Amino acid sequence: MDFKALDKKWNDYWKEHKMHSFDKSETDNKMYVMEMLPYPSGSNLHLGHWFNYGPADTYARFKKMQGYAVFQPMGFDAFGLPAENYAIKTGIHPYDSTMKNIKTMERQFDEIGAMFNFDAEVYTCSPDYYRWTQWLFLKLYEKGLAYQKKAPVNWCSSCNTVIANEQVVDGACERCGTEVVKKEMTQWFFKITDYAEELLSGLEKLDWPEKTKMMQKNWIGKSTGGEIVFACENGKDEIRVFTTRADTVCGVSYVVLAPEHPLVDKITTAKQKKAVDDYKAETAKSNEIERLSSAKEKTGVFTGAYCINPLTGAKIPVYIADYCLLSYGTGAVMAVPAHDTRDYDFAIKYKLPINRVIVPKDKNADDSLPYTEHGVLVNSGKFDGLDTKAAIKKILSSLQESGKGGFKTNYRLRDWSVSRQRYWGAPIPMIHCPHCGTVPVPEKDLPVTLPYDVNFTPDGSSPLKKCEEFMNVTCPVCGKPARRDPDTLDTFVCSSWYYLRYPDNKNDKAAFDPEIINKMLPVDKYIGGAEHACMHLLYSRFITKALRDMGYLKFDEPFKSLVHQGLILGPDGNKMSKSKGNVVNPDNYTSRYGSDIFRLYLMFGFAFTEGGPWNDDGIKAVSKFAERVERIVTKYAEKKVAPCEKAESKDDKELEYALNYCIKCVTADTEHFSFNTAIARIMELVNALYKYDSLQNKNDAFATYVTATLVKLLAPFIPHIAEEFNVMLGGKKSVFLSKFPVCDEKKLVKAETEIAVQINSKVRARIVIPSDANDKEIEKIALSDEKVLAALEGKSVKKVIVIKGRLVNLVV
RNA sequence: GCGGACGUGGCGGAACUGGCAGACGCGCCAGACUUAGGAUCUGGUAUCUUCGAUGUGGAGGUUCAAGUCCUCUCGUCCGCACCA
Repeated sequence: MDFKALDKKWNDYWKEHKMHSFDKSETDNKMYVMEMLPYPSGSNLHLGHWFNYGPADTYARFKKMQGYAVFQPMGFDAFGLPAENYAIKTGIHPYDSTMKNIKTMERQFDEIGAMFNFDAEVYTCSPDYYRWTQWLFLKLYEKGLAYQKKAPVNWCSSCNTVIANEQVVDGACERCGTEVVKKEMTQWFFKITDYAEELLSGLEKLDWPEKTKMMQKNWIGKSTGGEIVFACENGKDEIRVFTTRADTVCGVSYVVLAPEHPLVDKITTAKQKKAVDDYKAETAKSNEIERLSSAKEKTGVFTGAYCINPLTGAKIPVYIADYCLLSYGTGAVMAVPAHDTRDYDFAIKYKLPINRVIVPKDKNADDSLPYTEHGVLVNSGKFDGLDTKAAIKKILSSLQESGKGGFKTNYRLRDWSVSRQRYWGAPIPMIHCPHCGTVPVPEKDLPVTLPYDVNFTPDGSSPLKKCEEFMNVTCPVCGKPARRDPDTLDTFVCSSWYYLRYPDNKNDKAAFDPEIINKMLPVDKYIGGAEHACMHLLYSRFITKALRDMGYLKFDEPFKSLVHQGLILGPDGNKMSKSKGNVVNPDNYTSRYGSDIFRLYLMFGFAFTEGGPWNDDGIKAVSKFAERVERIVTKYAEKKVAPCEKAESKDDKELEYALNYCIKCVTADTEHFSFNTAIARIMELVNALYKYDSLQNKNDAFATYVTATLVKLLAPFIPHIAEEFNVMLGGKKSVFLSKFPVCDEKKLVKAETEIAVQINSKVRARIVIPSDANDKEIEKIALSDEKVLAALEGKSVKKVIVIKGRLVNLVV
């Protein structure tokens, strides 16, 4: 049979019979299966798309056959830099190239043969979508969760735009690899930090990969400690520091401010001014990568100013040093060289006193400096003798009483910067009025349409600024001339809420109808790459919680259960890339074997969550397997015997057992995305069926029944082929309208079981026992076995361990 | 530096709460059917000095029993990285 030819035939059938649409009356029984939506890049669907969408669709089809009303939508994350960069290179407008790519990819999605519900499709670049992205911005603004501030931001000089912290990888732009520089700019931010605690605590109840949860946890970076106030000697200013080791406060030798700290200029003495300014200039010049390198020698400069240790009253010099970061904590550190490696290095270099205040609890422990472990306080006045934990509590509460500090929790997470100085994105719906200041665009005026004719050649400022028709607007408050915000939104804003739009994608009155959304959400199974752990997956959680607090949503988390597919590497073990020339094109295989065989191979040849280097050794084998199934299906189809599920003979019963065991395993394995083992179990069933088929006394009616059941088991894995097999066997309607086989546990109970007999944990014999035998009986059978008796000769059994259904261990 | 994951035949990869290591498949070997076989079917295939011993990166440990748990160690991958 030409498997390839089946692709179109059954795709057409499914479309004609609207097999993939969702019946809205079935929300009680819904199963929202969603894959991360693709970016419409120019080329064909690549292997990564197939590996994500093929197996995920198998899961969706499996769920459909189990009786769920499956909602599996698809869309396009269509705004973004690549289209714009492509436009700059070729002159083709991003809108035109994007729409063309979308059409191509939509066609290609047909090839996968996935049950995508295209009625629910969204394009994030279409005005009827980004209108609501802008609405979301306005809502966040209303709630004080979107705000503007002038701050040092990450600037990519190649992309000519600001990027978020999450998009900076090793000091370089996540997208193009260009080194990121800090630039002081006025930008819009989303206050994701308001949700730091809930984003952290909410992780616990999520059915997500542990690794991903850990990454978010580390990214949020909660650290509990305290804030301590060091009053400046000038009597006016004060330096607040964050510390997790308040117990070491009596050992502070100096205080460090980040060079950019606003207090620096205020407190620096005339004598030190030049040195401080020089150092600041140098720091500003040095790039992020150098500065963040912990291997770098510690440097810094004395400001000439002193502050007072709130606990001891000691006079303490104030330094600036680039190892202190403005962006973390308060941008100031109390330095305790005796108990911190960095402070120690610095103190040695600048000959500052090193005051030990902690000694190890265990007298034999290594107590050399710097001693960074917890311990017992010394040289700390009334706190001497307390251990670290108790001392932190006592010292912070005592500081709290005197108003010089207190308990404080700090998060590493920073607010999400969303302004982009690029063209191809959703315009920020804000207006800057010379009289009224920053004014939101009224909701009724949405969308703020992205103009088509814009000169988007990058020059470091927002392209929209050059478009006068866009920029000039009347202020909605005072009616006088005003200017629009020229920036566009980070595309991650667009993708942070798309799952809310799918189920109600045609709504032109609202982003979504809460009544529908609260029934359809959360997403039951979300499948996509792990690279989004601290970006899309974190942003979406934040947006969901924010909308919940505004009263729109009744759930706390958007994605109840998450699975990451692994990465398929090039045959050389490297990440596929055009420059390495190791890109594998799925078309080479689909054109030869058809879509199902390719999908089946992807699922059988790789562990779904692992991926691995590409290797097509097995694809022929998988194709042969399908042909093997075809032969047996053909055979029993031609016999035209009515199927009968009654197993009579011993051989029937054996096949029946194999069938039910297979059903049980395939059900469980598919449920947790272990497709390779599920397929292995089906192969075993096929082998068992062939064996049965070769018997003299086989029962054709029973074999026909098993064959038909086999086709149902295979349906989610090879949907087009299974439809054809189903027809061959006399099926009148789509196989996906039939129920996925259910294991009959009773059929898995065998009268007899073979178990192993171990002597001193070494297998010495196998015995057959009645399945319902108790421990005593099993022991008796084991001890009467010839082989066992032979091996036991001259030894006495000291202990007998019986493990139900598995083995007996005789300890001699 | 910190955190996490992983390490199993010639290869891809199995092994549920500790319970017969190597499922399934590739490759290889043999047989059958064939004019033929790169088709199909059947059987075999961890290693070894083939009696029964050894085997899950290495070294210890816990246990009647360890791929699985603990300690140390080597290697690979990933995440974070002067986080105070």
